[in-house]
Amino acid sequence: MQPSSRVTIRDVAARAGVSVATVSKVINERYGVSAATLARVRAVIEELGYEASLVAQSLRNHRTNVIGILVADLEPFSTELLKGAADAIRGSGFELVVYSAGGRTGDPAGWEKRYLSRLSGTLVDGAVLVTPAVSLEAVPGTPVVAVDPHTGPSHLPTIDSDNLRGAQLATEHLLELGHRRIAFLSGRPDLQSAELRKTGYLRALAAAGIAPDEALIRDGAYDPEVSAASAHELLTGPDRPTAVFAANDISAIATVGAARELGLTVPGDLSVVGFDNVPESALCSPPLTTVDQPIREMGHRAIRMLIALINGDEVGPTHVTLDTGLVVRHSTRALP
Amino acid sequence: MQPSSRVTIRDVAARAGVSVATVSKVINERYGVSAATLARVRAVIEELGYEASLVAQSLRNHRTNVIGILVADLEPFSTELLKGAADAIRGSGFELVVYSAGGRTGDPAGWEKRYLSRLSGTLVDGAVLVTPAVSLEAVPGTPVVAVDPHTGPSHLPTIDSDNLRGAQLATEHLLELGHRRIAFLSGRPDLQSAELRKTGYLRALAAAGIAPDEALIRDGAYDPEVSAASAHELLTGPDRPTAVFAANDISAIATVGAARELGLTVPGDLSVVGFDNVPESALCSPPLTTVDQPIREMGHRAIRMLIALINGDEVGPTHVTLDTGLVVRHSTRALP
DNA sequence: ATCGTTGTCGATAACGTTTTCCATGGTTAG
DNA sequence: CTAACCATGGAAAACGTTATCGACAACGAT
Repeated sequence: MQPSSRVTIRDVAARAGVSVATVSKVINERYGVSAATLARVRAVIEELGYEASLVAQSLRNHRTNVIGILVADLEPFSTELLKGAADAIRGSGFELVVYSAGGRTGDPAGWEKRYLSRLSGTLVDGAVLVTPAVSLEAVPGTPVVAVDPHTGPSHLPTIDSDNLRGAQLATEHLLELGHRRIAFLSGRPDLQSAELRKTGYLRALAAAGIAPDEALIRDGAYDPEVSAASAHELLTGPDRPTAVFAANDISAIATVGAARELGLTVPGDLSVVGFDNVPESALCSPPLTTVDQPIREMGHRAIRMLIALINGDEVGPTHVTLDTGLVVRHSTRALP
Repeated sequence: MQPSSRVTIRDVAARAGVSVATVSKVINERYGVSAATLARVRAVIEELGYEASLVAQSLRNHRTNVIGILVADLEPFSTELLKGAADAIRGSGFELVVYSAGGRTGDPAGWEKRYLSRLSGTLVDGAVLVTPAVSLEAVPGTPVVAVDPHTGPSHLPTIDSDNLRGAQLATEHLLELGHRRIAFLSGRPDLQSAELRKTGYLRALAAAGIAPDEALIRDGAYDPEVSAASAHELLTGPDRPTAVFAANDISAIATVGAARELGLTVPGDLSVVGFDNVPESALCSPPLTTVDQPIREMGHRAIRMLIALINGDEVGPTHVTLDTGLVVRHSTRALP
């Protein structure tokens, strides 16, 4: 605690017999210090184990070298994204503070804005917003990049993936396997990406000349319980579907569970395809056929773009959409 | 950027016709300001949307209200722990910066110390160390709590769980099912918790009057590849085991994979039990019988203890060991 | 009237940096 | 021999807070 408080730049200066200005110069490798003093100051820094106060530097430089990542909750998607972000941040000279709202949906979606205004310019230099709800304007002076924002590419720099094509791929896969009664478990209606997945589903159906059946489109809400309930209805209703395309892997896994409870086997009695390709989808039973979204890469890109923005570097396109692709595993099978 | 820089305490003071000192008092609810001025200053703060600079406060108060969590890598265990930590941090007035070393094992285990000394007292007020390697002494003035440290409860405040008993439970379960040739896939030899799991295994065996067979004890290293290789050897060797107890879930899942590749079914031909009860263990196929370790709770406790330490509050016992318990799912079966 | 008291408020010195600008001495060119 | 220059170093002002302490008015009590 109080043994020696903390060694400051002044201590170094005194010990080396120079001014603090000079010490600062050697730390920041500024011009105007002779080789001799440079070496001497360096030695003293080493000797005293001096570390510059990041706080004082931040105050002076108006820059904290901390970036924030805001997620609503630490579910598999944001967890994967976080891994990519953590990876990208390493060695960048920035630190990463993660803020998880804890899945409180009761909050009127304004928490992102509040968090941002409280911390921007004072604790973080910029932030990555994961599936941000409101179309919040950028806090002036604080760069922000959005990952898969609710309302689609707003004016904010955005990273997302090709949800439309992914959903088409998934549906086409099912069609090629001979399925005709293909149900859809939707995502959250407020998320644009979720709507695109639905659109992709409908388009693929239309392209195959199949009229959509409203009875086969149910709510999944990206939530295991809601999805399980919907799947249950779907599978106990009249003329049940032979396949389900769920708007994300969590819903798909819940669907498999519901089917199993009803004594149906996957893929024997029901084919299921998910979306996201979170690690869980490969582990679950049966391993899920799903649409791969390069989540880690998205986290990586988001951080890189944000850093470029912060540094005022040239950033390329301000809205990048990554490719999606189909991953066929063992939850789908051709209709006999 | 430069539209209006940032509204500072001085702006508020000027607008309200008071001194900065007074504004500071109302912000911090200090004594010595009349009801009238209090209201007026509050109104101005609201009007200007003033937010105090956390950086300046930190510099002045020698306190950043940020705590760090250091993990070697974001694998399932630390991810779960992070969820618990994020949960505990919410509403505490602290922010959480996570630092992931990225699994570089090439680093001579000193990264924790370096990170800590660089950031302590300057960016973080304290840190949670997850499975820290070296028995690093606390950086003076920076509280630290360790979760499942390598060398066991050092002088650092520590949170862990009852690894010994958990391993005994798991082994006894296998014994009760009639298994006699029970293999063990060890964890990392440098981790005390891993050694305890081995000890638990050996003790349970001894209690049942079974002499341990060195040929049945292999390296798992908490790594999927190493584990798969060891499992392969184990299962193709002479007189193969009828059950495997793996030191963690990742190894167990890898073992199941290896068995499947050899045409063996789990639990039909081989029973497998894991350790940790990470979410993946419930999803995988078949759902894993495993030892539950309350990982989220551990994260929660670690944060709470750290905050108490930082605040100088009374902290209870400085080393808490949480209970472990057996979770029987579908990867184990009685020997015919 | 005088003297504490109490209740408000403000000047000011920190906190630990970085940067700008000036002073100094030595060196070179004219 | 002087003028101009360069290389090096330091003084001091910021950055936005908070805490200490003194000033000053109003007020009740002597």
